[in-house]
Amino acid sequence: MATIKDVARIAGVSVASVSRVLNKGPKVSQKTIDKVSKVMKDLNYTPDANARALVTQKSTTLGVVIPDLVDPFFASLANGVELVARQKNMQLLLSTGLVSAESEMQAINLLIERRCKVMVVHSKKLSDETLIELVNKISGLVLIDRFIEEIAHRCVWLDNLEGGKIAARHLLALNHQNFACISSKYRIDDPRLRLQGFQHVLKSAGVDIAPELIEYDEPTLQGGELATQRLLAAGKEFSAIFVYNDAMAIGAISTLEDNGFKVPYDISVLGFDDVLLSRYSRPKLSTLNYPIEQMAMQAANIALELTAKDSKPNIGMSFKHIPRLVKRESTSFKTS
Amino acid sequence: MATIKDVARIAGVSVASVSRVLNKGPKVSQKTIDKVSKVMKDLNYTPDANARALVTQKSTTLGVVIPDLVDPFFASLANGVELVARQKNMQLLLSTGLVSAESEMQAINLLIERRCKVMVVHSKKLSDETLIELVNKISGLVLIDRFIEEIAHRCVWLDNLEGGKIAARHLLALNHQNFACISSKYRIDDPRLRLQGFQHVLKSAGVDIAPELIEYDEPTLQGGELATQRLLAAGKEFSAIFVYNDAMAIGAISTLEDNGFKVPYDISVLGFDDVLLSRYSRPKLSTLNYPIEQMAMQAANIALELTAKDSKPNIGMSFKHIPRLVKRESTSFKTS
DNA sequence: GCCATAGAGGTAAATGTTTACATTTTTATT
DNA sequence: AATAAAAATGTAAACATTTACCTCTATGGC
Repeated sequence: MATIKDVARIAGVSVASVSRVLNKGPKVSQKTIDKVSKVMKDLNYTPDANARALVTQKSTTLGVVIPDLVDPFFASLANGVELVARQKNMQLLLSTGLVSAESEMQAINLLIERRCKVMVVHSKKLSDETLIELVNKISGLVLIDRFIEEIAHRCVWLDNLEGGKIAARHLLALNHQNFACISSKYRIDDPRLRLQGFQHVLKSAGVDIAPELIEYDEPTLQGGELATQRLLAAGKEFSAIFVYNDAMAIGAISTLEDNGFKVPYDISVLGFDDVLLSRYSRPKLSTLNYPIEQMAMQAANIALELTAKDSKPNIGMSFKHIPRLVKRESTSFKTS
Repeated sequence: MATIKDVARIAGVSVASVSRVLNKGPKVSQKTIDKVSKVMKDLNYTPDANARALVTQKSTTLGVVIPDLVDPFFASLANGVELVARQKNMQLLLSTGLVSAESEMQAINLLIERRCKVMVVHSKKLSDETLIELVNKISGLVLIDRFIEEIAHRCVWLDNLEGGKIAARHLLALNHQNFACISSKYRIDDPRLRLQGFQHVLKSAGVDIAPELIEYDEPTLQGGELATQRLLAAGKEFSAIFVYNDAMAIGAISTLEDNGFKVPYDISVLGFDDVLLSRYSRPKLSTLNYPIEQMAMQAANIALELTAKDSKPNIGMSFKHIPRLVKRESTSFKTS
């Protein structure tokens, strides 16, 4: 592979000159530019990004840490970061495979080894303390989908509690009185807060949910189906279900229809996330929009700003997002 | 950031020794290992991957070139590559944003600048000649979803023609006689070959499709809806539709049901790709499985092998995949 | 006790760039 | 024509590593 020295030698100039034309630096004559450009093309010269990164101590890499790419939610996240990466002429370096605190840490370390300065991290397993330490050590690290009070200005997150409240208000406004809930069996903040917000508003309205009408399962299509079967087996009446996410909601609808219930005429179903799926389901799913792509773009931009030299510390700022109700076909006014 | 020199100085050894413990090289005493390891931990030392790559002339990066990440199909592709990357302790470098031949070329160039030796490239816009040239220049480049005779041993592809044939045989076996087709309006090989294979088998069976029962549109949900509306407007009878992809197929089902047709009782609909969506739709979509994740893994492994020093040239090999029929609920026997 | 040998560790060159600084060339001013 | 200023170019150090080669020390066989 041709190096800058080869180009310099053949063009009959110094490496400095070549470097200058490469970087469109100042003080190069048009004659040199032409001469060097030609040789570069002839030799098929491509500058070595590693050497560049080494000497300039800058990185053109934007790191993303997510569990995987198959989940469309995380794919959208990555896509949001990639969008700003492209805009800034940087590249995406992806670290995935997060199953434990150790693997999350390892994913971040990989980025550090690459001297990646800007990173958007989705971590559910690392502890608050570890994350705080990390954020203080790495100036361009921004957390997404997580809120830690002490480093609030470095967190881009969704208000799940408020999401639950919005869901409850929507269903109450549709005249529903008897509710069921399907939540995720995993003990992380998201399902807990969504349910908490939901129940809080219900309680204020004088309604509450029978414990046997709250079911937990895997946050997948199957999980939704199974949870709904148990809900129906409980034998208690309900006219609306608030479901943890869209995949489970679609599973729920499937089971309900198989059992002779029409959605939304007999039972309303409300999802969460607004993934692509929800627009393709029949009936089209009413859900709460989780603007993950925009959030990812914001996170990437914040991370980028933090690493800019004249960055003002944005302490005190908050990057909370509120989910937006998307009324489609799976929820309707209770008439009977 | 602490460097290897800092570690050496503080541990009271030479940089060579530090490097040796870092790389678990030979000729280091346990005493030195312990001493150096402690200092590394104390200083929070992380080796610089750029410097390493520079001096060793090796890369631990696996490059992927795809149009975007939002499309679940490409996300699966990326995920397949990422799976083997993790297995080999390498990282994913993603280049996206392919809208033109130039941007595809640029994406590949970015990987070359990083001295990425192993790459899986999905290109639809670059010409055969350019790709052949590229493949010959970069020993670790493998093409996915594209077949070019001259470099067949570097192509991992799906037999779209055969896919169309399988679709036709399936629908014929279900006793259908009157067919409609919905294809993509984009003039690339995939839709053309699928349709060609489909028509070929039909013709052999003595059936053919009226020209007004072949519609073209955007390969999306909306495209499928619009195409189906035009199909119905044509006024000709048909009992089965072969659709270019799953998104369009789901759009087609949606329009059919809105017009009072029951799928599959009145009309069977067969999709292509077997994306996540197809399992979530109602009725569940019958489709042809495109094993993109496995194909991506194979492509990555081939690319990896090509760059191994003792690699035998695999000229003469072929990496063709045949789509597999996945019979779900949207196709059924024609009774009436 | 001598010498060959192996094991441990050090020295310094090399990797491909950028860039501060020094030097040379060109241009403008008088 | 001389000189100052500006522009163009070159020189060499620096970036963080790896590794071939060299030196030193300890060990053991005789």
